[in-house]
Amino acid sequence: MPELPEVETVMRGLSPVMIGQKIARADINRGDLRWPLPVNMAEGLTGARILQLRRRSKYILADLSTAQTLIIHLGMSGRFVISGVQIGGFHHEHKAPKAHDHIVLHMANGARVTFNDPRRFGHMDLTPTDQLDRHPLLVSLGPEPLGNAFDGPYLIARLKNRRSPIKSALLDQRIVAGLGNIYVCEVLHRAAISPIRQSGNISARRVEKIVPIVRDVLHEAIEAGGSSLRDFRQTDGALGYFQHRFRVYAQEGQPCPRTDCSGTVKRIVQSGRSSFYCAKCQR
DNA sequence: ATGTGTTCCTGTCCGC
DNA sequence: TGCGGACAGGAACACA
Repeated sequence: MPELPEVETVMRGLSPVMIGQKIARADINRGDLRWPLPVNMAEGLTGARILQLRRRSKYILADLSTAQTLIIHLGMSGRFVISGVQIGGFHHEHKAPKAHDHIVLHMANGARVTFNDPRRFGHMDLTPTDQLDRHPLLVSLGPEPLGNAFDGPYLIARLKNRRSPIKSALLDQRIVAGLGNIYVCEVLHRAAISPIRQSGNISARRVEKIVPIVRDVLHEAIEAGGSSLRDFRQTDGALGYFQHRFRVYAQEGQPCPRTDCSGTVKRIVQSGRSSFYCAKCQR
């Protein structure tokens, strides 16, 4: 489900009820997510205070007072729901447990943070904060697309001599960390680059242009609260609305939104995943 | 070393 | 209405 903008949105939603708060109790209803959760996770969370929430790529990181960090990945269908607290003047009541409520964090202030994940591609792990960078899930991640390390020269160097399609390269979390299928499609349309172009064949000039486009698309999507397709919700249940701004993603058969283009958005499959693009203006 | 295909799992939607 | 198949925001893993 979630790419960087959705994860950022979820993290921002969790922040007011979690940062500075103590976890009074953690209920693990199902420990077999993508991998088995650490057997001592409930004990590791109970009594810990959350010092800070951060995002790295599509991971939410919760630094705890116990010198450990809770690593959270939402997978495709992972979702957090907050209850028992005032949000924006509206009180969110505790609700009856729903199917796939795998983890429930009971905060000391009475708030409840529920992790629901039907497909169970999500995951959590607990690791010492000072060893976080060496964690297997994080160690190979490329730079943050909104950070300074992601710039023209970097991307040019990483795409040079690559034979994979540009679509796959931008989805590769080792090259840049946080993009997913939606935003790569959107970026390539704005950059007027075909998803099937070989990465190493694109001129440095054009590769350089990708960088600010990535930043723009991500900033716009974060500002819109992410994209709600099917089941993505913010932590208070609100929908994101960037999906209304999609130019090509899930727009198969629609006219190309570029004003000076008369093409039609089409869908192809690359590495088993849909790519949406306009074959007329994306070259 | 790189590149691609498979796999994990559940839910929804579409055509017959 | 029911049933089968395609497809879904991710990414580790196995294998050419």
